[in-house]
Amino acid sequence: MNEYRTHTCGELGRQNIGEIVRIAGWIHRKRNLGNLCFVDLRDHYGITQCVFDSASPLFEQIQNLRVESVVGVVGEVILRESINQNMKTGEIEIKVQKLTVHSEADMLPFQVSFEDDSPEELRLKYRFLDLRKERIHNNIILRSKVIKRMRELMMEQGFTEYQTPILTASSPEGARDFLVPSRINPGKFYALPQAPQQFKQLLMVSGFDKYFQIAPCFRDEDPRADRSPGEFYQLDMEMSFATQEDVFKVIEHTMGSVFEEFSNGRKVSKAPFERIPFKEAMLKYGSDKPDLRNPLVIQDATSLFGASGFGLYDQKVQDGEKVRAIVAPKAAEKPRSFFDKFDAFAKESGMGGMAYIAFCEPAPKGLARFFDEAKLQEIKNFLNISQGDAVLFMAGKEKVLNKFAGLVRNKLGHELDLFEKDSFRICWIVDFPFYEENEETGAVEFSHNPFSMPQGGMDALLHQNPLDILAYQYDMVCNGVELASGAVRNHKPEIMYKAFEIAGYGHDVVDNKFGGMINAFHYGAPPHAGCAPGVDRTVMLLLDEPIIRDVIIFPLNGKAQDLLMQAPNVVTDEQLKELHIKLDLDKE
RNA sequence: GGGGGUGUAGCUCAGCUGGUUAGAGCGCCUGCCUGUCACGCAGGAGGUCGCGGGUUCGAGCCCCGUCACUCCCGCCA
Repeated sequence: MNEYRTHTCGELGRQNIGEIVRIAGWIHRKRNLGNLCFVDLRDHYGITQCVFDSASPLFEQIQNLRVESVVGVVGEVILRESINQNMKTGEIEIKVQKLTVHSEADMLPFQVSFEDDSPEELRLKYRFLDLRKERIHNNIILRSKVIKRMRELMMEQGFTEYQTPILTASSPEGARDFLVPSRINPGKFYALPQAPQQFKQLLMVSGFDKYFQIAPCFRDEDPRADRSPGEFYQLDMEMSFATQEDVFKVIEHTMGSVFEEFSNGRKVSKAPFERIPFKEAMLKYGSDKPDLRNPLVIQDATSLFGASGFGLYDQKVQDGEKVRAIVAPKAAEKPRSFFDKFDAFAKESGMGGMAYIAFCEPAPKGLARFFDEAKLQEIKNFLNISQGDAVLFMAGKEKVLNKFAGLVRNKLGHELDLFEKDSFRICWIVDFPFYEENEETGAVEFSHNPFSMPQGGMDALLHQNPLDILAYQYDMVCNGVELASGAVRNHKPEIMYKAFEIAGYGHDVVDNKFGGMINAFHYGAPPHAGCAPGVDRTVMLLLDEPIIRDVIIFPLNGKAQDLLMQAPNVVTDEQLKELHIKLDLDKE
């Protein structure tokens, strides 16, 4: 190839024996046997063993080099005396004739040649070392392959990639914006896009028909294990003259193929993915991002109570509260402590407690003592319980109860080890409510973003109870992770104004907040719809990585700091002056 | 903004009920070793027990405060 190398560290084999080759890389490990020294040389492509003999003048030189130093070697490819079956290049080694030291390594803050569980703070400070590790290195490579495939699949379906601005206006997405002061416009700020939302809609108005972009998005919110601090990437897409189903088809093909191709033998839901209305999801799974690997389902057991004989629940139901039930298959023989644990969990979670019936032999246990034979049979039939099953009951106000039942469903699924292994269960959550009630003020608010089209259009806004209106708004969920979100957009100004009016905002607010877009809608806007799957989360799921930062090359830490580059940082007074900015820091 | 967890050698961690000189593995340094592949063997260096205060005859351990990191809630499509 060139003066540094004729081959990489991952390609030499039996077929190269006898050749004089030149390779270069990092010293991965050294094994010094006294009169013989083995050096594993590593680069991006693999590892090749090099041998130094004590007769060689290079012997002392190699011994003095620490691991992770970068060297080049020239030597003959020879057959190994003892072959290593576990290595791709394990049949050969290089008998080194010449050694060039490109760069010596100091003592390392942590080991590169194996996983050593060093704290993230250290790993991020020395991210360049961390990225040399096999696992992280491979994560990043897979990420790149996934993105390449996403691009191909979108282009194959007639989509074109367009770049939208990074310096833009603060937008009403809901999250906090990252702001950038403008030097040329004193006192004014750009915002980094939380998503290219308005731009992609403007592209539709501009007639581009099918847009996509691997788009960086910025949100100034606190991170989580599955939420990258500060910035993340989305496969952002939008299409004109399209329905919800059209968007589903495109995304099902793209994401379905990506999961299929990179699943590594794991099972993947087949398109079309199951569509679950929001309301049904909240009841059956207690969540709008259900993990369908868990076979347990929450049932509405409210109608069983009211005059059942179990006074506590009867009273609650009479007061308008609801009862939920989860059937735990074959759990009747679980010890008392098993059910007590859930009762304790309920109390911890601020729910009153949790009741159960275990349908075991010779007689059912738990709540059963409140009921006669007929009532027990009614419960079994209504909830579809088999002899040998147990059922958990919980009661409360609907919204809180749903959420709690979701937690119980999750916990119970894990306790009973019911989760399907090695599979990706993907579904769409559809028919999100357009508005929701603010629990404190009682006011009507947008429940997702205000760009989506209300189902029923203007007619619905005019004649339906706002809280009953559904939106053409959908999420894609995989294994309990929200993977994508999208909507059929509202492209009609009059419906937009009306929608905002119901939420308590006047024309001026709409014009102010997204004047650019609403103005465009007055000059001929096509109906359009779109979606935006998260790239980082997709890669995270495929790699089964619990921490999103491990699929990002240079992630910020939990405090949104870059420990390697030391961002954010203080700037000079000159810089601030130029930007017309005076700091007013709290002195506490 | 709130709650939980963690903090002991360069790294991972142990350290009993508060009691002599704070330990192990990896790494580092020195020596021995010609077929290793997480090489092996012997020896050595390396510690403000996060920081500050308190209780005590005595604190790595108990108490108070504080800082850092991390997870969760809030927030966030």
